[in-house]
Amino acid sequence: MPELPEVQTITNDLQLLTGDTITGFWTDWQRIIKEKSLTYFTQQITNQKILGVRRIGKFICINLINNTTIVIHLRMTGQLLFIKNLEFVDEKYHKHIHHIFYLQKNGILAFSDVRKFATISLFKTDGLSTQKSISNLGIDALSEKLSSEKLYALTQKNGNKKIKDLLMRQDIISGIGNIYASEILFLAKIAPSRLSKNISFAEAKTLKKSIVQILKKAIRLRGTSVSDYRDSLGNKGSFQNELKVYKKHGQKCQNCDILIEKTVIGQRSTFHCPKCQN
DNA sequence: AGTTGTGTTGAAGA
DNA sequence: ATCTTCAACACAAC
Repeated sequence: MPELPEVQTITNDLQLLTGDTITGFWTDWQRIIKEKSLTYFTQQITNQKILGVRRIGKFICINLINNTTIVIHLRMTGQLLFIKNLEFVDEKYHKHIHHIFYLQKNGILAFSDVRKFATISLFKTDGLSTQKSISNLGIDALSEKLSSEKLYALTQKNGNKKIKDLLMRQDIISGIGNIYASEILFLAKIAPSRLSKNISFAEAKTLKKSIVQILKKAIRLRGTSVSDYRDSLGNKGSFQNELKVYKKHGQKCQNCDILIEKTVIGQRSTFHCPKCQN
Protein backbone atom coordinates (compact mmCIF):
# COMPACT_ATOMS: atom_id res chain seq x y z
CA MET A 1 0.00 0.00 0.00
CA PRO A 2 1.48 3.32 -0.92
CA GLU A 3 2.73 5.00 2.24
CA LEU A 4 5.52 7.57 2.40
CA PRO A 5 8.33 5.34 1.04
CA GLU A 6 6.23 4.10 -1.87
CA VAL A 7 4.91 7.56 -2.75
CA GLN A 8 8.48 8.91 -2.52
CA THR A 9 9.75 6.17 -4.84
CA ILE A 10 7.05 6.91 -7.39
CA THR A 11 7.66 10.65 -7.09
CA ASN A 12 11.35 10.05 -7.76
CA ASP A 13 10.48 7.92 -10.79
CA LEU A 14 8.17 10.63 -12.08
CA GLN A 15 10.97 13.18 -12.11
CA LEU A 16 11.50 12.36 -15.77
CA LEU A 17 8.16 14.05 -16.41
CA THR A 18 9.84 17.38 -15.71
CA GLY A 19 9.99 19.30 -18.97
CA ASP A 20 7.53 16.97 -20.69
CA THR A 21 4.11 18.15 -21.88
CA ILE A 22 0.71 16.55 -21.27
CA THR A 23 -0.96 16.09 -24.64
CA GLY A 24 -4.21 14.53 -23.44
CA PHE A 25 -6.14 12.68 -20.75
CA TRP A 26 -8.45 9.69 -21.03
CA THR A 27 -10.61 8.03 -18.38
CA ASP A 28 -13.37 5.43 -18.22
CA TRP A 29 -14.26 6.37 -14.65
CA GLN A 30 -14.49 10.12 -14.31
CA ARG A 31 -15.49 10.04 -10.63
CA ILE A 32 -11.77 9.96 -9.87
CA ILE A 33 -11.66 13.70 -10.63
CA LYS A 34 -12.64 15.53 -7.46
CA GLU A 35 -14.13 19.04 -7.19
CA LYS A 36 -13.79 19.79 -10.91
CA SER A 37 -15.55 18.42 -13.98
CA LEU A 38 -13.71 16.07 -16.33
CA THR A 39 -14.06 18.60 -19.13
CA TYR A 40 -12.53 21.41 -17.09
CA PHE A 41 -9.76 19.14 -15.79
CA THR A 42 -8.83 17.90 -19.25
CA GLN A 43 -8.97 21.41 -20.69
CA GLN A 44 -6.74 22.81 -17.95
CA ILE A 45 -3.98 20.18 -18.17
CA THR A 46 -3.85 19.55 -21.92
CA ASN A 47 -0.85 21.06 -23.70
CA GLN A 48 0.65 22.22 -20.43
CA LYS A 49 4.32 21.74 -19.66
CA ILE A 50 5.26 19.91 -16.44
CA LEU A 51 7.53 21.99 -14.22
CA GLY A 52 8.12 19.38 -11.52
CA VAL A 53 6.78 16.55 -9.39
CA ARG A 54 6.88 16.39 -5.61
CA ARG A 55 5.47 14.50 -2.65
CA ILE A 56 3.36 16.11 0.07
CA GLY A 57 2.37 13.54 2.69
CA LYS A 58 1.02 10.65 0.63
CA PHE A 59 0.02 12.97 -2.22
CA ILE A 60 1.85 13.19 -5.54
CA CYS A 61 1.82 16.76 -6.88
CA ILE A 62 2.46 17.44 -10.56
CA ASN A 63 3.12 21.12 -11.10
CA LEU A 64 2.13 22.54 -14.48
CA ILE A 65 3.28 25.74 -16.16
CA ASN A 66 -0.17 27.36 -16.07
CA ASN A 67 -0.22 27.74 -12.27
CA THR A 68 -2.14 24.52 -11.75
CA THR A 69 -1.05 21.41 -9.86
CA ILE A 70 -2.45 17.91 -10.33
CA VAL A 71 -2.73 16.31 -6.88
CA ILE A 72 -2.94 12.51 -6.90
CA HIS A 73 -3.64 10.17 -3.99
CA LEU A 74 -3.16 6.48 -4.77
CA ARG A 75 -5.06 5.31 -1.67
CA MET A 76 -4.67 1.52 -1.59
CA THR A 77 -4.34 0.10 -5.06
CA GLY A 78 -3.45 3.02 -7.30
CA GLN A 79 -0.47 2.62 -9.65
CA LEU A 80 1.14 5.11 -12.03
CA LEU A 81 2.80 3.17 -14.82
CA PHE A 82 4.95 4.34 -17.70
CA ILE A 83 3.99 2.38 -20.76
CA LYS A 84 5.77 2.77 -24.06
CA ASN A 85 2.93 1.72 -26.28
CA LEU A 86 -0.50 0.61 -25.07
CA GLU A 87 -1.02 -1.45 -28.23
CA PHE A 88 1.49 -4.00 -26.95
CA VAL A 89 -0.06 -4.35 -23.53
CA ASP A 90 -2.18 -7.44 -23.05
CA GLU A 91 -5.57 -6.15 -21.95
CA LYS A 92 -6.17 -8.82 -19.33
CA TYR A 93 -3.11 -7.67 -17.41
CA HIS A 94 -4.25 -4.08 -17.49
CA LYS A 95 -7.97 -4.31 -17.05
CA HIS A 96 -7.71 -1.89 -14.14
CA ILE A 97 -6.16 0.96 -16.09
CA HIS A 98 -8.95 3.52 -15.79
CA HIS A 99 -7.08 6.70 -16.60
CA ILE A 100 -4.28 7.68 -18.97
CA PHE A 101 -2.08 10.77 -19.22
CA TYR A 102 -0.67 11.12 -22.73
CA LEU A 103 2.77 12.73 -22.87
CA GLN A 104 4.76 14.38 -25.62
CA LYS A 105 8.10 12.76 -24.76
CA ASN A 106 7.46 9.88 -22.40
CA GLY A 107 4.59 8.08 -24.08
CA ILE A 108 1.84 7.07 -21.69
CA LEU A 109 1.43 7.37 -17.95
CA ALA A 110 -1.27 4.82 -17.17
CA PHE A 111 -3.21 5.03 -13.91
CA SER A 112 -4.33 1.60 -12.74
CA ASP A 113 -6.62 1.33 -9.73
CA VAL A 114 -8.24 -1.98 -8.80
CA ARG A 115 -10.50 -0.62 -6.09
CA LYS A 116 -11.10 2.84 -7.54
CA PHE A 117 -10.34 4.59 -4.26
CA ALA A 118 -7.64 6.83 -5.70
CA THR A 119 -8.31 10.53 -6.24
CA ILE A 120 -7.15 13.26 -8.61
CA SER A 121 -7.60 16.93 -7.78
CA LEU A 122 -6.57 20.05 -9.65
CA PHE A 123 -5.62 23.11 -7.65
CA LYS A 124 -4.09 26.51 -8.33
CA THR A 125 -0.40 26.10 -7.54
CA ASP A 126 -0.17 29.36 -5.62
CA GLY A 127 -3.07 28.31 -3.40
CA LEU A 128 -2.03 24.70 -2.97
CA SER A 129 -0.95 24.96 0.65
CA THR A 130 -4.34 26.37 1.65
CA GLN A 131 -6.31 23.48 0.16
CA LYS A 132 -7.90 21.48 2.94
CA SER A 133 -6.43 18.12 1.95
CA ILE A 134 -2.94 19.63 2.06
CA SER A 135 -3.30 22.15 4.88
CA ASN A 136 -4.77 19.50 7.18
CA LEU A 137 -1.60 17.44 7.00
CA GLY A 138 0.60 17.23 10.07
CA ILE A 139 4.38 17.43 10.00
CA ASP A 140 5.99 15.12 7.45
CA ALA A 141 7.36 11.95 9.03
CA LEU A 142 10.76 12.62 7.45
CA SER A 143 10.82 16.35 8.08
CA GLU A 144 14.01 17.73 9.62
CA LYS A 145 11.72 19.64 11.93
CA LEU A 146 10.31 16.47 13.48
CA SER A 147 12.74 16.39 16.40
CA SER A 148 12.47 14.06 19.40
CA GLU A 149 11.20 17.05 21.37
CA LYS A 150 8.53 17.76 18.77
CA LEU A 151 7.47 14.12 18.65
CA TYR A 152 7.32 13.97 22.44
CA ALA A 153 5.18 17.13 22.45
CA LEU A 154 2.81 15.49 19.95
CA THR A 155 2.46 12.41 22.14
CA GLN A 156 1.58 14.59 25.13
CA LYS A 157 -0.82 16.79 23.13
CA ASN A 158 -2.64 13.72 21.79
CA GLY A 159 -2.20 11.75 24.99
CA ASN A 160 -5.41 9.74 24.87
CA LYS A 161 -4.73 8.24 21.47
CA LYS A 162 -2.96 4.93 21.20
CA ILE A 163 0.56 5.44 19.90
CA LYS A 164 -0.09 3.45 16.73
CA ASP A 165 -3.18 5.54 15.98
CA LEU A 166 -1.12 8.68 16.49
CA LEU A 167 1.58 7.50 14.08
CA MET A 168 -1.01 6.87 11.38
CA ARG A 169 -2.97 10.08 11.85
CA GLN A 170 -2.12 12.13 8.76
CA ASP A 171 -3.21 15.34 10.44
CA ILE A 172 -0.65 14.79 13.22
CA ILE A 173 2.26 13.16 11.37
CA SER A 174 1.95 12.63 7.63
CA GLY A 175 3.27 9.68 5.65
CA ILE A 176 3.02 6.65 7.92
CA GLY A 177 0.37 3.99 7.21
CA ASN A 178 -0.53 0.61 8.62
CA ILE A 179 2.49 -1.41 7.53
CA TYR A 180 5.21 0.98 8.66
CA ALA A 181 3.41 1.88 11.91
CA SER A 182 3.73 -1.74 13.09
CA GLU A 183 7.32 -2.02 11.87
CA ILE A 184 8.39 1.28 13.46
CA LEU A 185 6.89 0.34 16.82
CA PHE A 186 8.60 -3.06 16.74
CA LEU A 187 11.97 -1.43 16.11
CA ALA A 188 11.28 1.07 18.89
CA LYS A 189 10.20 -1.76 21.24
CA ILE A 190 6.99 0.09 22.06
CA ALA A 191 3.65 -1.73 22.28
CA PRO A 192 1.17 -0.34 19.71
CA SER A 193 -1.65 -0.15 22.26
CA ARG A 194 0.26 2.15 24.63
CA LEU A 195 -1.44 5.48 25.28
CA SER A 196 0.59 8.33 23.85
CA LYS A 197 0.65 10.21 27.15
CA ASN A 198 2.51 7.30 28.73
CA ILE A 199 5.36 7.53 26.24
CA SER A 200 8.47 8.81 28.01
CA PHE A 201 10.84 11.32 26.46
CA ALA A 202 13.46 8.59 26.13
CA GLU A 203 10.94 6.45 24.24
CA ALA A 204 9.98 9.39 22.02
CA LYS A 205 13.63 9.74 21.16
CA THR A 206 13.87 6.04 20.23
CA LEU A 207 10.61 6.29 18.32
CA LYS A 208 11.85 9.25 16.31
CA LYS A 209 15.00 7.30 15.38
CA SER A 210 12.91 4.27 14.42
CA ILE A 211 10.64 6.35 12.17
CA VAL A 212 13.60 7.71 10.25
CA GLN A 213 15.44 4.39 10.13
CA ILE A 214 12.48 2.37 8.85
CA LEU A 215 11.21 4.92 6.34
CA LYS A 216 14.67 5.64 4.90
CA LYS A 217 15.47 1.94 4.60
CA ALA A 218 12.11 1.38 2.88
CA ILE A 219 12.84 4.19 0.42
CA ARG A 220 16.26 2.66 -0.25
CA LEU A 221 14.53 -0.66 -0.99
CA ARG A 222 11.93 1.08 -3.17
CA GLY A 223 8.97 0.30 -0.95
CA THR A 224 6.97 -2.68 0.25
CA SER A 225 5.14 -4.82 -2.32
CA VAL A 226 2.96 -6.92 -0.10
CA SER A 227 0.10 -6.87 -2.60
CA ASP A 228 -0.57 -4.24 -5.27
CA TYR A 229 2.23 -1.76 -4.89
CA ARG A 230 4.50 -1.32 -7.92
CA ASP A 231 6.82 1.48 -8.98
CA SER A 232 6.23 3.41 -12.18
CA LEU A 233 7.98 0.76 -14.23
CA GLY A 234 5.78 -1.96 -12.74
CA ASN A 235 8.54 -3.35 -10.54
CA LYS A 236 8.07 -4.52 -6.96
CA GLY A 237 9.87 -2.97 -4.03
CA SER A 238 11.79 -5.23 -1.69
CA PHE A 239 11.06 -4.02 1.85
CA GLN A 240 8.54 -6.89 2.14
CA ASN A 241 11.62 -9.07 2.68
CA GLU A 242 12.57 -6.95 5.68
CA LEU A 243 9.25 -7.01 7.51
CA LYS A 244 9.63 -8.15 11.13
CA VAL A 245 6.02 -8.15 12.34
CA TYR A 246 3.57 -7.05 9.63
CA LYS A 247 1.48 -10.11 8.73
CA LYS A 248 3.94 -12.28 10.71
CA HIS A 249 1.39 -13.32 13.33
CA GLY A 250 1.86 -16.89 14.49
CA GLN A 251 5.53 -16.77 13.51
CA LYS A 252 8.42 -16.52 15.93
CA CYS A 253 9.76 -13.08 16.79
CA GLN A 254 13.25 -12.70 15.33
CA ASN A 255 14.51 -11.33 18.65
CA CYS A 256 13.01 -13.62 21.26
CA ASP A 257 11.17 -16.62 19.71
CA ILE A 258 7.81 -15.59 21.22
CA LEU A 259 5.00 -15.69 18.64
CA ILE A 260 4.03 -12.42 16.94
CA GLU A 261 0.48 -11.39 17.79
CA LYS A 262 -2.20 -9.85 15.63
CA THR A 263 -4.63 -7.41 17.24
CA VAL A 264 -6.96 -4.70 16.03
CA ILE A 265 -6.36 -1.04 16.86
CA GLY A 266 -8.60 1.61 15.38
CA GLN A 267 -10.23 -0.94 13.07
CA ARG A 268 -6.89 -1.86 11.56
CA SER A 269 -4.83 -5.01 11.83
CA THR A 270 -1.85 -4.50 14.08
CA PHE A 271 1.16 -6.75 14.60
CA HIS A 272 3.56 -6.82 17.51
CA CYS A 273 5.78 -8.97 19.72
CA PRO A 274 4.21 -9.14 23.19
CA LYS A 275 7.61 -9.72 24.81
CA CYS A 276 9.92 -7.30 22.96
CA GLN A 277 7.45 -4.44 22.85
CA ASN A 278 6.32 -2.81 26.10
C1' DA B 1 -22.10 -19.25 -2.88
C1' DG B 2 -21.77 -16.28 0.87
C1' DT B 3 -18.54 -13.99 4.12
C1' DT B 4 -14.42 -11.79 5.45
C1' DG B 5 -10.19 -9.19 5.20
C1' DT B 6 -7.64 -5.85 2.82
C1' DG B 7 -5.97 0.09 3.91
C1' DT B 8 -6.90 5.23 3.28
C1' DT B 9 -9.63 8.84 4.10
C1' DG B 10 -13.67 11.63 4.76
C1' DA B 11 -18.23 11.68 6.22
C1' DA B 12 -21.84 10.30 9.11
C1' DG B 13 -23.39 8.91 13.53
C1' DA B 14 -23.08 8.82 18.68
C1' DA C 1 -15.75 18.71 20.41
C1' DT C 2 -14.30 13.83 20.18
C1' DC C 3 -14.87 9.30 19.49
C1' DT C 4 -16.47 5.31 16.69
C1' DT C 5 -18.32 3.31 12.64
C1' DC C 6 -19.15 3.20 7.87
C1' DA C 7 -18.83 3.87 2.87
C1' DA C 8 -16.26 4.24 -1.24
C1' DC C 9 -14.81 -0.37 -4.34
C1' DA C 10 -12.90 -4.93 -6.17
C1' DC C 11 -11.16 -9.21 -5.38
C1' DA C 12 -8.68 -13.04 -3.24
C1' DA C 13 -9.14 -16.33 0.22
C1' DC C 14 -11.73 -18.91 3.05
